[in-house]
Amino acid sequence: MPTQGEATKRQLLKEQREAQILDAAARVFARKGYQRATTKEIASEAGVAEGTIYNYFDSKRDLLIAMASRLALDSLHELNSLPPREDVKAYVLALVTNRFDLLLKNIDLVRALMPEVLVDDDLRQAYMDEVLSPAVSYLGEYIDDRIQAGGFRKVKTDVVARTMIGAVMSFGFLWLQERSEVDERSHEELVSEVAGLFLDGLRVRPVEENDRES
Amino acid sequence: MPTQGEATKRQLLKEQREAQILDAAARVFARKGYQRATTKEIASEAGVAEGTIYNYFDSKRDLLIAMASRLALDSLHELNSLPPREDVKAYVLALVTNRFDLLLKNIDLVRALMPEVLVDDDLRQAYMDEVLSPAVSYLGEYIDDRIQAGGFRKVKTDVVARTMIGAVMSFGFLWLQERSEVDERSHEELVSEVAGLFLDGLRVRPVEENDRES
Amino acid sequence: MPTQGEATKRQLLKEQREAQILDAAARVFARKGYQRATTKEIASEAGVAEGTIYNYFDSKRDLLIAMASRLALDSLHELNSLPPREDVKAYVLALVTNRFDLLLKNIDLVRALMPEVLVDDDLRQAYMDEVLSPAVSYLGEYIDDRIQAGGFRKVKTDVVARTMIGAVMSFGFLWLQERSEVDERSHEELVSEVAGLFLDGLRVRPVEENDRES
Amino acid sequence: MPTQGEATKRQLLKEQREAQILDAAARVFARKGYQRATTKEIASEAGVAEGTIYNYFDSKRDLLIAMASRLALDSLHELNSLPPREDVKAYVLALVTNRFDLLLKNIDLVRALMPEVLVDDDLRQAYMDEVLSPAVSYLGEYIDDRIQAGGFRKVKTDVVARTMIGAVMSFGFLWLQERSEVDERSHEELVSEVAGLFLDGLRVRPVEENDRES
DNA sequence: CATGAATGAGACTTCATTCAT
DNA sequence: GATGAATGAAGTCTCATTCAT
Repeated sequence: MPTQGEATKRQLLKEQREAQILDAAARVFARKGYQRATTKEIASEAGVAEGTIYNYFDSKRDLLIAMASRLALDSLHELNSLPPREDVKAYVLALVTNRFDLLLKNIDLVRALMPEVLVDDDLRQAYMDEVLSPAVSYLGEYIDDRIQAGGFRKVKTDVVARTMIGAVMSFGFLWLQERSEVDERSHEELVSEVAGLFLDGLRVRPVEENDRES
Repeated sequence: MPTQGEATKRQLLKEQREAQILDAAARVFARKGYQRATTKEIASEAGVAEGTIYNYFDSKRDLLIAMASRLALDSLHELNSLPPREDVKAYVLALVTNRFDLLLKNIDLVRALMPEVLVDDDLRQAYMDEVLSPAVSYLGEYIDDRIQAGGFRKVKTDVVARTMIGAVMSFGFLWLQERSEVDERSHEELVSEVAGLFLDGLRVRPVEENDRES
Repeated sequence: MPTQGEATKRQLLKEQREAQILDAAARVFARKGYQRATTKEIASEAGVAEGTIYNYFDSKRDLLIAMASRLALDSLHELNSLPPREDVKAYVLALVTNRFDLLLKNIDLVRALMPEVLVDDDLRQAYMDEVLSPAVSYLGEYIDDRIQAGGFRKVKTDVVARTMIGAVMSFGFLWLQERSEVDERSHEELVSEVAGLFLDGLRVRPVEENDRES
Repeated sequence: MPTQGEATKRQLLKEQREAQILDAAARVFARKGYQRATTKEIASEAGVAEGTIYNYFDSKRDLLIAMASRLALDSLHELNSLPPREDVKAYVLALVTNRFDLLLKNIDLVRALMPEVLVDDDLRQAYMDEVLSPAVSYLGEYIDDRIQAGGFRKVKTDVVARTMIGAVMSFGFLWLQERSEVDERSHEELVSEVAGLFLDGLRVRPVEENDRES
């Protein structure tokens, strides 16, 4: 009869194993894409036998689902670490930085998930519901806030939120090729430039402010 | 011995067949994704035998490459149909509309290509070189133009160009799910809203224009 | 464009191939049982590649289904070749012989099917509906006939029909072990003995005929 | 050092465990068939860990062998509970009832064993030697007895014995499908009908009794 | 040129058995 | 003795590509 301590230890080992396999899968998926990745390679990368994978996950596909959940959790977690919203400029900068960091930190996961998200209906729905929508909502609420406080123009909140997030994400796409290209300096510059675009747009002094907003 | 006329006719037939197969492949890839699409289904969709595909293309993969070229050509062709650049607001509006239209018109192609572009190095390189970079260059040049003409703030041209294109493209991602959701009215609103964001940003009258641009 | 003759030839080839694969499968199933038989071995026995099997059958299981249909057809076909029913003794002899022959001729098929029929609900249903029930009906009708003609006692037709068929089939079970044991002489003796049992039973002169049939 | 009492208790526990596992295996085999049954499911059904099975049995196959022995024992045991042989009619009725009851009582075991018996040489040999042959011998001896006492016609004892047993067993096959169908009344009717067939055959008064038995 | 049957490598998954705890 | 995680061989099935007709 196992003592409670032993049970806990065993539970811990199981969780470690699960993470070990999931990490390996993420790396292999990132290298090869989901379809081209083989369970054999994942097993070898994780240092376990092929059959062991199936003691922790129901199928190859299940590995992908588990990854999406991980990303969703991390995305929310990161949003909650943002600074207070008083200083608009600082806040938008932090926001952009935040999303860039999330992207960079999870670039392997993203690389693994994106292709399948594009092709698989269930997975896309899950991604939209659990990752994209919460982020759009969060950003949308902030923009609304600022509009009512008089700091932002009366834009269509949801469209703008989506545009901003999309803009940031599209850099992830760029980084898929050569991450090395993105060094520290350019990364900060990038963030400030993108934040600047969102805050002030391209135009010098939009004189006829009132002619917009039908 | 075939006359020149016959040779031309034969050439024409060949091109028709090629297009017929490529169209079928695009539809199947869009439905199933590249990996899950089978040559059997493509053949059936094209109304030819499986072997016939291999008289026109070297491999399944070759079909994908041919599609990327098609998209590249169309992308450039569309850019060339833009109106003159005098009116900044109208022009940016046209630009955004232009990219949106390209995306919508080729949504099947995009859906087929994106996943593989994310995973396949050669294909990604081709896509970047032939589709993305030309578009970024084109937009970058225009922004440079306007900066020198004093209409735009001194932004980092390439970063901003890429951000704008990425923002537009990310809507394609959204449309992968339910295109029906995007009706005419909202589509125009969308374009104007996105164009507005790029031109004027979020902030109400950035009074201290000179405090930016470190 | 294939001529009609070519189309027919091709069709013929396809049917030959199908039979070739099915025969091979029957032999392997008979040797190993369905579960232990591998598609690899079936392919090798049929002299084709493993994949070829799947050009003709949807699954390994489909091979079994096809076999059951074959047996059903053959069973009916054999019943139709029975002699006229006038001479009761000759007829029952022919009947028993007929079923024995069917069994012997298809002993491989039976050996392949029986185990799965015992275990698989769908297959069992199919076997009952298409092989057993028709045979029971056929025999039952004959017995009814004879009862009304006054030649047979008033037995419960269905029970007796099933008992007779079961008795015959159970010899198949015996033959699964060593068919060699069953030589010509003993086979004929067997048939006449079994037929005799069914016709006259074990008892010497059942004097009190009327005390049965409650 | 364990005392003798402890050793006995230990022995008892061991046998209980063994039976517990064997019962579970019988149930699972009956549900799924031997091949499709998994040791995991057997363990779960028995309420032990998978590895524990291997402390009591050498292999999954060993479970099956143990079951065959059980059935053999039960078969003999049942035969020994038959009434005295004076009244022929009553005795044959009892005999048929006896075999039917054995079959019904062990229907799960039979369902588990039959498929494998058909396919596995060793198991079939064991089944024939330990279950079938003893029953055939027993019945054969009785028939011989009656023939010499003048009550039965001079039939070929072994053939008839086998036919009778086979006829009864074939009903087991029928019951594999829906046991519910077989209620008490029909069961008794069945027994009497089958016994009647064996005793008196189909024919009304076989007048020319002496023309048989060449 | 068109056809489509044949190929066979390789994918995912299952599961009886072992063994360290 | 009991446990159950790990193993890895083996199985079924898919599908891009070839080639004889």
